[in-house]
Amino acid sequence: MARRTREEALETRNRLIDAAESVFHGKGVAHASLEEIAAKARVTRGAVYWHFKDKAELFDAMMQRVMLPAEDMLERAGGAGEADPLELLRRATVDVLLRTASDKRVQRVFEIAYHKCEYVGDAVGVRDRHIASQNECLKTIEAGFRACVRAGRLPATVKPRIAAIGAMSLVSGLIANWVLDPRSFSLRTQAEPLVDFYFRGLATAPAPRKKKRVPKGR
Amino acid sequence: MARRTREEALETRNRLIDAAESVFHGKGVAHASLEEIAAKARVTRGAVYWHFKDKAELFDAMMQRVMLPAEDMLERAGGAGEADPLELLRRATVDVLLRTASDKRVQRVFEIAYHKCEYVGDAVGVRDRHIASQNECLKTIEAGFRACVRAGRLPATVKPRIAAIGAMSLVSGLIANWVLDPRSFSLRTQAEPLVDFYFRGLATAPAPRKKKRVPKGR
DNA sequence: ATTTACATACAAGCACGTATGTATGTCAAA
DNA sequence: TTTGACATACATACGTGCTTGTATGTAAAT
Repeated sequence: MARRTREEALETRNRLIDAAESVFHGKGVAHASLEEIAAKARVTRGAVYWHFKDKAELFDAMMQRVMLPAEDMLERAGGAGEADPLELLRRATVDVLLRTASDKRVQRVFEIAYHKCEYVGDAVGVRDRHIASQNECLKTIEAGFRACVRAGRLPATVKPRIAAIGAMSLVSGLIANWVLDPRSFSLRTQAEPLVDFYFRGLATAPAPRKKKRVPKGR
Repeated sequence: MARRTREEALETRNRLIDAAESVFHGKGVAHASLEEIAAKARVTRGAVYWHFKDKAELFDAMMQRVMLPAEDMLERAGGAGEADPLELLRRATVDVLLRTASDKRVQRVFEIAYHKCEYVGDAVGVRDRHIASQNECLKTIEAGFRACVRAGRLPATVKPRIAAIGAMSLVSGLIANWVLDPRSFSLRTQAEPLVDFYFRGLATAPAPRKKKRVPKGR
């Protein structure tokens, strides 16, 4: 077939990513053939190899398309520095979950990333990028918690790093479990209470650390 | 080669599972060849197909070998019904994490299950079993929380189902993130504080829901 | 004698990467 | 404005390795 204009090429690229999403979701990344992806995008493998070096790069492009907005969300949450920093963080955390609950594309990509993809071999670059972007994200959250401690909004005994790791793990765990079986609970309505459990626990951490506090009457 | 005695056969079977663990960990489940697994167990593919129907069944056997002890732990935690039910649950939750932190085999298998395996296609049975066993586990935790509410150990506003989902998500999220990069934090020393954040949040949930409780001095 | 616990041999099918073809956009020079 | 050269955006074709499942062989255990 003939050569396409630049914007047509971009559209082809997007169709390829769409198709990849679909096929990855259906067969898993490893068992997805570039042939099937190309066919679903109404092109041949030639187009795939033109736009992407290999399957890993295609996967990367798919991830970036949905992850960039999420990372921006967090960045902005850290940036707007006037309001209550704890409420800011809490809000951003809940928002990530709510976005997942409402956006079908985000759901599919998370399902692929968490349950239909092997971070190994030629995808080791993908894994490293995953770790890196996660560390980035973690740093942001950690900075947020650190600000909370400084502002006296959290007890000084709360270690920002650990608190951030817990928050991220809770969120990723919730997402992973929910996309595995969305009927198991309503992410939309329960996201906030669930996040609140954790954040409330942070706020009520034992202050001096000398005597063990038993929260209420025992 | 000659036929082996029954116990020798069992040993062969175990060696195959060991080898599968190793190769799955190295190449991911999808890209692991039965040939390599067999070779690592010092047998041929014939032995693999004798002991297991296919790769999925081998994977299943590997999972069961490490998961059964964990499920027992939870069951027993629910059974010993005299002590404080909340502390019981908290303890069991922490223990799952500590066991992960200390047992290399558990770590490897979790890493495979979370990051090196695609739950699709022929492994769909595996996925269903995963969901089922997780639901089982969830039911146990939920029952525990329900007992806590009945015992007045948790506010009545805490929905046992949701609380259980959060606990499981936090635990699986922590494990998934930790095995991805064990140097990112010490699971051994931070498991308890992290779990406590969540459990303390449960205990301090707003009781009547009318006025917001701030547990202690602020 | 029969079953067990494997080894060996065989056939077949992807799926991948690369090499090459090709018609059309693009853009500078005339 | 037209033209010609080059780059672009794919399609097609080819070779090849790797893995899988099954069928069959076989020697020892039972």
